[in-house]
Amino acid sequence: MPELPEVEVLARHLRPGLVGQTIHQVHALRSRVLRPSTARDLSDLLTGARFLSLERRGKFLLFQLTACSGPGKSDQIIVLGHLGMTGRIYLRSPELPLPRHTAVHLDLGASRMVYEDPRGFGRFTLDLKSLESLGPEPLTDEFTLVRFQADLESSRQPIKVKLLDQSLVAGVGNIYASESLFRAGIRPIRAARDLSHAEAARLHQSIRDTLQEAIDSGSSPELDFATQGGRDSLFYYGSASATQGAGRGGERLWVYDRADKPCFRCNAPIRRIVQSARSSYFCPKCQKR
DNA sequence: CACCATGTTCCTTG
DNA sequence: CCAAGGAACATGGT
Repeated sequence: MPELPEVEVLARHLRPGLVGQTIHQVHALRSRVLRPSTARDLSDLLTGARFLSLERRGKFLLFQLTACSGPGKSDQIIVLGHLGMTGRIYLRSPELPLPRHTAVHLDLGASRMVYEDPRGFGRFTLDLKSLESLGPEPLTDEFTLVRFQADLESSRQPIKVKLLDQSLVAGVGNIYASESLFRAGIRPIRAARDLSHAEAARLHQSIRDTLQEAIDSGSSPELDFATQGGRDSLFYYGSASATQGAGRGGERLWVYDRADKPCFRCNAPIRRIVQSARSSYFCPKCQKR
């Protein structure tokens, strides 16, 4: 599920059902996702704790809790969540069976928070170190053009690869990197430092627009994060409820995963290339250079 | 069987 | 110390 827009929509979705809830019991079934915390750490700190808030930072979720550690005393706890490639989090009835790859689940009394993750690349941990190296939040004014340009100027990497660097800007992943470059009309193979100031400015804006639109289109329909079985058709392989864009017939993405299919803007076949062992997609006509 | 997959971290190499 | 590249992690879909 996981790039910034999906995590943002998930946070909004979970917040009402989570804030104010007390954790009765912690079940950490897959210790890998806890690293470097342990099941004991989690259980000791979280049992009896109450959710205060849920925030997002880049692709991370920050679960803020208070533990009542004695009379008049209360400790602030932050659990850092990350969905990796295949993680999902949702609230559901404790009556329902747990999915095969449940990594962690929390007993909240009337409901249960489930974190499932088949590949186990995600995180549910007390260790906040990962946040330290995160760059600016793209949808706030923390994400300045000046810093963005300076960071691009000091990099020889292809711009598509650089966009995946979470210290440049937090939350852009493989899908929205390609989408942002399409919107800005820039080829993924260009060296970051070779972009003109005008191109960097266009890209800076297109990142913001691309992410914001994805959030908006993910927020409008009634979401069902707990759907079992099939994949999350929610964002990436947009359902019928997606934005009806100009000739896009309900699809949300302009280029990602559309190799050899006609560009929605100019009809030229979309190309797929591999950069740093990951797929990039672009339109050779709309992204001349 | 082969290849591909929304991500991060760790280890090398220069 | 830094930038960059690649492997590793683990499972499922096509």
